[in-house]
Amino acid sequence: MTDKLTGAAGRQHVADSIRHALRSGDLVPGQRLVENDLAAAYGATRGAVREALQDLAAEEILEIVPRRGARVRTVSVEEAVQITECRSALEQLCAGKAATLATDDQRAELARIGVDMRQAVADGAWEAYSALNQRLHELVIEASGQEVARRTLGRLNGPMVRYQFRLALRPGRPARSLPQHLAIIEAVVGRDPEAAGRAAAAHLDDVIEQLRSSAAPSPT
Amino acid sequence: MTDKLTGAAGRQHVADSIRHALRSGDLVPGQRLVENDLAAAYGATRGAVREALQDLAAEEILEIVPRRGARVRTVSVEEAVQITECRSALEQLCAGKAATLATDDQRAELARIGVDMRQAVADGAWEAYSALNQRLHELVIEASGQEVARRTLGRLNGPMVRYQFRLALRPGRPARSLPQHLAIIEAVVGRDPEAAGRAAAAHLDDVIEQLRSSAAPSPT
DNA sequence: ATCAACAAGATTGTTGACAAGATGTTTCGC
DNA sequence: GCGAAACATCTTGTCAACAATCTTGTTGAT
Repeated sequence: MTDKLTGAAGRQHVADSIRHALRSGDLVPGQRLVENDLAAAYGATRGAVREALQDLAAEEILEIVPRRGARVRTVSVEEAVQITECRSALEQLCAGKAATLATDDQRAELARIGVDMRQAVADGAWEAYSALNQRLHELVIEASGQEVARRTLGRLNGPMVRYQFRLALRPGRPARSLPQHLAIIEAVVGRDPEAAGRAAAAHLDDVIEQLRSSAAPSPT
Repeated sequence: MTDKLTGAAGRQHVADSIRHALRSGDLVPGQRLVENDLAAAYGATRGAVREALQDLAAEEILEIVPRRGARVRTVSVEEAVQITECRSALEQLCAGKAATLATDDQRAELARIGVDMRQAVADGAWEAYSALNQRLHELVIEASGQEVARRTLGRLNGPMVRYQFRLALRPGRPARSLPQHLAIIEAVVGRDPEAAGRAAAAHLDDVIEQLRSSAAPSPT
């Protein structure tokens, strides 16, 4: 076995491991995280675990209450809606800028993603569609050159993993979001900032609607 | 002398003290922060100082490089522009929601702020105008009920203190921003979400223009 | 059976000392 | 005098033990 991870390395490792555990459902909201257990599980020192927990709390993924440890934060539907409203505002900005600033390579990749998305929906390849979806959003943000927005959106997405999961596997969801995604691509590739912003906003407004109609946040 | 501050209390105190020192110019960008000095200066333990530095680094106010300590981060004009673009997107959202959701009390306070602002500009009372400006933005965000946007905007403002300072005392700036502020107030009080969003965006677009025309970020 | 008080164990918070690395200074060869 | 190596000093990072607090389980009285 390798030595115990310490400092920056351990900190990063533990934080990533917890994020991953969250995504894969190994950790559920409300669950308590004990420093010693995490240290043993991930082969890090308690100090490293402590710093990692602070980082995750700053991202609002965890909630740490003094003397009582860290818990996985639960995100209400209302908060998920607010997060998505903010994402909408920022992605609208990015889409508009991307329409003006994207390089030819980026426009080409966007077009390719559009083609692949159509195919994925036709084939019922849900995981592939989800990956393309994520890449699309990333690419639009990257093409906008808005580094601050990129970081901010990254922060906002942290606590949302749970909902992304729930929404993605709603029946008929891909068929519904496909035209919205294609509209974003078309506007950005076609150098129409106004339309790009509108398309991005329309897409996320639809996500908000879906969130609102999803009754309870968690059946567990 | 009281005892050394430790844990959450010291952490908060040190972070606030550093923020204040930044605003008042006691700390300049690029300046190195030594943990022991801070601990002595603010009467806290080194542990508390350490945690405070982590917090400020998470807010992107400081930059901490391993084994070499923490420095005050310098914000380029380009980054300041990007931050303001993000603020624009989010405040647009908040202004629109505030126009619909503000309580009568909040609308009354907004109207009062408008009156006071006119007066302050007429009197040349710059500090008063600056305080009203800040209160106006706070109030719009509060009235929108968008807690996530509120936190996010707070984060974005962190690294901007320096530029707010530089912009506020440009000659003729208040006279220029006054009508923009009044337009926001009028739209929110008059329950016109569209106009409120447009007014907020227009105001911040003007701030961006001012930022761009402000040549070098720092004469030091 | 219910509840309060208490004790035992578990968990987080804090401290002080030391290790590791960076920075600045002196000294030495040329 | 100039540059480079050796040295001294300062600063941050790490750790292990201890202290403070919370949680859980038990007991005993009503």
